Amino acid sequence: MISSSWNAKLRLMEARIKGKGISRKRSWRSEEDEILIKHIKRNGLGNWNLVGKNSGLSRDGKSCRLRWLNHLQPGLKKNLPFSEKEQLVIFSEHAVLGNKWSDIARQLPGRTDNDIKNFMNIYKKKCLKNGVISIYPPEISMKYTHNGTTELPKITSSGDHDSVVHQLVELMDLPSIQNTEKDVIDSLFSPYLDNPQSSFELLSQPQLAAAHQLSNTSLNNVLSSEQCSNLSIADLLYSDYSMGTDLGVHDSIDIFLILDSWLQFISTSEWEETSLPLHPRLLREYTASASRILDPN
DNA sequence: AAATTCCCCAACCGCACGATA
DNA sequence: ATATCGTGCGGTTGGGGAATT
Repeated sequence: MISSSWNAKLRLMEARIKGKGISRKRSWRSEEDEILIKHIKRNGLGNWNLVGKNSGLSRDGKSCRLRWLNHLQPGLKKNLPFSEKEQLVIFSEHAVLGNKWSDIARQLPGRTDNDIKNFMNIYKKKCLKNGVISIYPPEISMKYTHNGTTELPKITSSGDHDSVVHQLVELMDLPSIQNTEKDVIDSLFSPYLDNPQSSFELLSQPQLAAAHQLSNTSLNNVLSSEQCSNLSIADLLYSDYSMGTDLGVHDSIDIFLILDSWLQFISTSEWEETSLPLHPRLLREYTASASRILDPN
C-alpha cells in the first residue's frame, strides 16, 4: 500500500520528468566519494576534466572538483558550526571585502567559500525576517556609522544637500570628475544598476522627483532619522538583504532613495561636523567605478 | 498521523580569466 | 590574433530533513 504522501511525491516526480526532465541535481553517494578519493590518492591533483573522464565516475570534472574541495579534501571542519571567533572574522572581512567568499575563506582554515556563502546568506535572510537594519554585529557596524569611531573621514554639515555631496567627491579623491550631484550619484551607483548608462536617465532631477512621487516618498521618509543614524553605508550595498520588503526596497531606485534620505539626514543633521560612515570598501569601489566612467580604458 | 511549509546546504550554472594551441 | 580548454568564482536552485499545521 503506497501512502498518499508517496503518491504526491510520485506525481511531483512525474511532473518534473514530463516538464523539465529529470532533476539535474544528483547527490554524491559514498561509493562515488570513495572512488574519487582513491583516484586522487593514486594520481594526485591535476586536470579535473581528466579526473572526470578517467575515474570511472559519471561526473564531469567540475563536479569532481567541487566535491573534493567542499567535502572530501583533508582538513575540512565539516559538521562544526562556526565559532564566535570565526563569525567575527567573517563579518569583519565581509564588511571590507563584500561577497568575496573565497578571499574570506582563506582567512579561515578548514572552511570553504561555499560554507561561508551559505552562512552569510542564511544570516542575511534572518536579518531580513527579523527586520534587522544592519547585517553586521554592532561592534563592526558601529565602526562605520554616524556615531562610530573618530578614525573616519569628517564631513561638515551646512544644511545643504549639494555641499555634502560635494564633500563626498572631495573625500573620494576624484580629480577630474565634474562635481555635480548627478555625476557623483552616477559614479556611486553605476555598479548597482543593470545598465550603467541608464543611470543618467534614471537620476535626472525630473525623474528623481517623479521617482519620489511614484514611491510615495519624500526625501526623509524612506528611512527614519533613527534608522539613518544607525545605518552603516556598507549596509546600503546589501539593502536587498538588510532593508527588506518592510521598507519597500526592491530595486535600484529604492536604494537610491535610501542613499538620498541618508545624505539628506547627514546634510540637515544638527551636528556641524560629523564622522562620515563611508566604508573603506565603498570608498574603494566608488573610486574604482567612478574611474571607469571617467576613463573606460 | 499525514500533509504542508520552512529552511539549510550541497550541487549546479554561467561567466570571467589565464594558459595554451 | 583568436579559438579552445581548464579553472575558479559568485549567484542560484532544489533535495530532503525539520518544524509546523
